[in-house]
Amino acid sequence: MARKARRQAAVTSRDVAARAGVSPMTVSRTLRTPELVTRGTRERVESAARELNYVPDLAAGALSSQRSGHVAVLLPSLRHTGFLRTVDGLSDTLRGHGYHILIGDSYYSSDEQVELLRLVIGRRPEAIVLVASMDSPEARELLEQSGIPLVETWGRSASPIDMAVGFSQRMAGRAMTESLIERGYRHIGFLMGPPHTDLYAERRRRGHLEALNEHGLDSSIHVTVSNTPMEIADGASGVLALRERFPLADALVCSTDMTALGALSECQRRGWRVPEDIAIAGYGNFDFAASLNPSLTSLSLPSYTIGVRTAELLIARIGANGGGTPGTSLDLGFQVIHRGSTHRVPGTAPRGTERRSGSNETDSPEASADEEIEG
Amino acid sequence: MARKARRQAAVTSRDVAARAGVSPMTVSRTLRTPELVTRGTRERVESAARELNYVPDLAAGALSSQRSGHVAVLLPSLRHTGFLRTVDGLSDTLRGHGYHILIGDSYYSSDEQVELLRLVIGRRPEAIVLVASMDSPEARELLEQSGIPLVETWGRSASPIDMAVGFSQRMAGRAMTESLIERGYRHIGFLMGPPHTDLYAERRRRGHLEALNEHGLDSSIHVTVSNTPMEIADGASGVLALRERFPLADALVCSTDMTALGALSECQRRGWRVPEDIAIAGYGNFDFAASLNPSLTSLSLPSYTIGVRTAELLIARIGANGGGTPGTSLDLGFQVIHRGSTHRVPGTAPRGTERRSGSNETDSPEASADEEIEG
DNA sequence: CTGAAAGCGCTTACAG
DNA sequence: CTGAAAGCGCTTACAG
Repeated sequence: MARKARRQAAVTSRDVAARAGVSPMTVSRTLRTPELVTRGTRERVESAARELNYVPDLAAGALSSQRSGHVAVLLPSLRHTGFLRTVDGLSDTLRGHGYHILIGDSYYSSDEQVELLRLVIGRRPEAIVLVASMDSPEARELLEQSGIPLVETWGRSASPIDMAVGFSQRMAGRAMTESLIERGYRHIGFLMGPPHTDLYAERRRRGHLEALNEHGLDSSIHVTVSNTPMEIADGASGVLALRERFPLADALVCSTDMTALGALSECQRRGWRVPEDIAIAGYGNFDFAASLNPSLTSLSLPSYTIGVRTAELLIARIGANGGGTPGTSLDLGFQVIHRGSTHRVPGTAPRGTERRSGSNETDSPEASADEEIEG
Repeated sequence: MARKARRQAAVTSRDVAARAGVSPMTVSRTLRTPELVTRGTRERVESAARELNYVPDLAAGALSSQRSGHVAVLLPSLRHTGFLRTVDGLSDTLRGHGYHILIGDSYYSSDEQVELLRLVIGRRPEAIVLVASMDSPEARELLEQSGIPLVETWGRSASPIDMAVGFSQRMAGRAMTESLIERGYRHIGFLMGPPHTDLYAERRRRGHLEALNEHGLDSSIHVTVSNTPMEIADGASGVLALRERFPLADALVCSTDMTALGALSECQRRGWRVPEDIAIAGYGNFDFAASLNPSLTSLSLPSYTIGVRTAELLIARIGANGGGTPGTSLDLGFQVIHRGSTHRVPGTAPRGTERRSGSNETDSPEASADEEIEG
């Protein structure tokens, strides 16, 4: 018992067949298409399978049927709440159609992208979903060559390999800053990590600058902080740097709700009033945003919906109903949600800002009384 | 092009062999044990493989070698940060030994447990890691019958099926409350969801009650809130209910940092001082705990280490070095981290509380100046 | 150092 | 309604 437990061989369809007194293929048939088998046979096979705790070898099944029955989902990190919600949406929708998903995570460098991709393609998924595209040329070539249906989500790359579902980061950055301008803010800063580590944040910042430039406002208020591990603390040091270097700043857009939280806490510690002394906005509309004090203005993303729509596209494609044609690209929009942390002009009625061109489905349509939503 | 893209057949070792002018098995050999092949052959095979973008079919390989090369990790939900850190620890450690992991998620009901398990066992993993045990008897039987090496983590069940790595929830609950008692709190409440939805919280509450009883303190201060989706808001309503029903309460232990955050924000809104009017403690030592204002006292868990130690156990077992014997059970302990939200008696030197019997490794040993750590 | 044979555990036509 | 044959794409001994 304490010795090396010699790997006990798994029960096979042959074992079940022997016990039920039939051939292995009748076992397969009973389990897959019970309606094609006599009742007596079915019962014998089923009870034999149950007694032996038979679990069919999926690899063998996939090999002979040439259908793996799964969709691979690749994401750079499991740490990102929004990405996980997309996985939920995918999984929930795909499950109902008999597919299950296999998750491949943590690709940051190009090498890791290729390595992960080989592992994933080696399992012959019926489709691949990329959460945040892969930028390595080798990875892209591998994907194209594989001929596996593919959806790139979140990042709407300039040239999607196959299909794409997401929203525009640039428009998101622009919408947030425009709505701050509408509320009367004039010296709006942007806080983010090093541009190359977060391409999405960099795109948002570009939208932010567009908005400022169009209104002829100061676009030099920018704070870059070191990076990730201590994201929240970065928000604290970020707002300190802002107040020191740009005393005129009246608002700060943070690249995530995490850094916004850090900034908010630091303001409280210092006795700076939010939003009176400085307004603060985040991104991602994390769970805690509405519960903070003051509640945090943020950008709500269609995370879950991205998963659902992606799944629908894939089902159409794999099922070959003619849908999900290559080249399809969906823009699901986003929503700016104004809360206490940017409430400069109390009593001001919500006004529409320039809307995203695409759809505007989002995940959190239920806004409480003191929230203003802009799509 | 816009029509159904007929599934293009994948490149096989045969295709590569043909191109390189060798047999398929020489292709296999070149890729797996290049040192057993002449240099010329190797080069021809390698370039043929590269040119064709050959990615070996892992299912076929696993079938014939009877080694799948992967470890399955099952977790109830991807939402739980601590669980994900365990996955990281596992993945980081296993990777170096040539194994990769396959994640199976979202089991809540017994039915889902069995369903997921069949999917997982059907892939013939070389080991299974359960993050939070499965309580369904069918699931347990399936696991036992499969003969696959197994580690149950986090929840140290009374009778582990094979191996176990985790810590005692009961001792954790006890340690937190004892250290509050030492700090002078006398009317300590406990806030959690319905007991059956979070077994771990219920175990912690038991430890909490033990501590109170041993000190002859009031153990009736208890608040149960509805549940999950709105975890943070539950903290807000929870602290309101506490103040209303138990005006004497001077401290509140929340079952997660999320509800503690909600409670903290609500106190701010109401103008109740923390910790002077009411002390608040959480659980899990989430990223934001140290950054809140006041900073949040919490319990730090060995999440990442659980993954690492589990991986080590498995490698020993699978590799058959004689380690990782069945019955092995590791207790990795935890740490109470006191911060501002429970700082009743400033200047009091940290005092040792009853320590966990087992090891006391944790993930966040670096305490800043104003934190007091108790193991 | 390289290859022909056999087989891993299933499923897919095809007979009966 | 059920089964014998062949094969999915690899790898494992075993010859040469």
